Amino acid sequence: MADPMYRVIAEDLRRQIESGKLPRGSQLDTEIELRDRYNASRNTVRDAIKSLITRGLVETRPGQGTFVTEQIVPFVTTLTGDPETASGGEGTTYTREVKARLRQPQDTPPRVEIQIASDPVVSELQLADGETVVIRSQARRIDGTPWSLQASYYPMSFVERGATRLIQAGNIDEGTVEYLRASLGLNQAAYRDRIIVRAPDRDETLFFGLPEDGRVSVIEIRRTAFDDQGTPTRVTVSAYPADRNQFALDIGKVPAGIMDPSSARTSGTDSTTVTAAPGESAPEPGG
Amino acid sequence: MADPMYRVIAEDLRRQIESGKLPRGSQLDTEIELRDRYNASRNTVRDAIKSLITRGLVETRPGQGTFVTEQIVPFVTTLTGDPETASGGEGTTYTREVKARLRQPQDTPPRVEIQIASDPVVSELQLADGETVVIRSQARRIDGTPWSLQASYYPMSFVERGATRLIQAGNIDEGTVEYLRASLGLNQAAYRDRIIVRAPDRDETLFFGLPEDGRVSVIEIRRTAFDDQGTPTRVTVSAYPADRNQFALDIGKVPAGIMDPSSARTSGTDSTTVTAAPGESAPEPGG
DNA sequence: GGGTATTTGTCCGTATGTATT
DNA sequence: AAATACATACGGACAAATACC
Repeated sequence: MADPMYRVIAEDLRRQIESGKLPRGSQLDTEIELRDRYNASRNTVRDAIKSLITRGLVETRPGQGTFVTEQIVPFVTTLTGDPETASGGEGTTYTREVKARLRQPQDTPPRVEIQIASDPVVSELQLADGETVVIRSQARRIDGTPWSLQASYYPMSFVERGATRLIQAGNIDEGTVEYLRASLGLNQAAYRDRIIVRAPDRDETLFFGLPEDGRVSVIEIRRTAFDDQGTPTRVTVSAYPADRNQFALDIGKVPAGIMDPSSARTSGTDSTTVTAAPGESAPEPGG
Repeated sequence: MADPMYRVIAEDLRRQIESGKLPRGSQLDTEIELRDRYNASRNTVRDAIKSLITRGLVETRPGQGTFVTEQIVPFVTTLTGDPETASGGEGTTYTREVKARLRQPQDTPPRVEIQIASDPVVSELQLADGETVVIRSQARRIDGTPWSLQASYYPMSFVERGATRLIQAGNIDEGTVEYLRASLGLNQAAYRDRIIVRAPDRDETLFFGLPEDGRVSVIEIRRTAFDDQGTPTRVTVSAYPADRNQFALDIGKVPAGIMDPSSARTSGTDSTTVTAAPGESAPEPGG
């Protein structure tokens, strides 16, 4: 009897879901019915449901009911090829890969903003105080599902030195990495990724359709790219909802055939591997 | 007026915390006092506090009160050096690095279990049905703070072929990667990491001291190591609480001097960089 | 060690708002 | 417009953990 009631209820429902008694996509009893069934109060039932939401097992839809989440096939983003690929900067691979999995990538054309470099995000660009940055942001979906929000920061000096297309809204078809090489002779020689898990902000909650109370985390990947002089050229911040994304990392010669059977817990990744950089790639004009 | 009351309260408290009006480590007013201050009910105040917990801003201690979380200095684990390091398999670097930051690593000596390979985790080891695996698990702390839980899976055949120390509980001082090379001639030539964010299970909640309702996620890193034949030799699963861990990834020649000023959001990482593999390394006999 | 006050955790019942059908 | 179902909010009660005397 040590366990509180809401957890007992949550465990019972979890077992029913995992045993298949409550199939994916099916509707749970209403909170009122569950209250009667478990002889608990509606609030207690709701606490149980909240914990199931946290675990990604159910979702609630106001006015409709509570539903077992559809089998989520997480998108797996591979953060590495090898350094070659990174410096080769072939950002478009991601779009190709997504399509190869019979999934339809859709990206909003980048929005462009110009800001004074005060944001601590861009301190990594090593700009002097008061310098300006170009911010190119876009939202990505796969098969209509919101997948990531991304913003890339470039020094405004790039534009002044000739990379004028950076401040044009819309896609740069060959990819910004390639464009910066062609226009400024900048080679992306290396990058550093930082992986952080945090609660979503309001924009993210809205775009990804996450629960309001921040229960589902987002994974933030912050990529700082360097040219062959070791000078930082770009910071890209991407946010991915944790309930439908995974990441992979290959070091050394990893055998290719491994079709990741993947995690028990996350329920059988079908593995939409995306060999892409979160660096701003060159998405084809989104669907 | 669109915002619900609990979020208004949460926002107000958040501002007070981030402005420094409520310093790190300080105690908030009790729920009763907050209820009076905001003219709300205690439950509504509690909802606000829950959302602050999710964002890592406060923690509650039963019988004591609600406290602004101490500045968390996230541990930053670097998932790569280059392939060389990986195959060199110098797992002990992690302990050295932690110490270099004036932090005290403490690891429990590995516990050893032997199981039938049914767990889907080990399907990646490509074992036949019914084969057995050796599981070596340990818990890690830094400066007394629970840092990670780790379990490594090896085929039992390694033991039969001569790597008998695998089934001895306790540390393998030179590291298991080195030990397997010395005893079996196995070179760790590559590995693949899988990064997954999920809610903690009961054990993790307990060990890491996370809130009971799974509000704070754990980051699971699942490393499959391969020898130079491309055969999987090990699967290591590590769980890190997301509120005090970050990960880094260096691809190409990343300039060394960059002392990651890091994220605005996560509040000034002092960056305890750990160049270690989550692969079972050779921790010195824990404190 | 024991007892008491304080504070958070769990649970209840109810009322009203809002989204969906 | 009406019914249904989840979301928010209230107020009260008792349990459990902690601190202090």
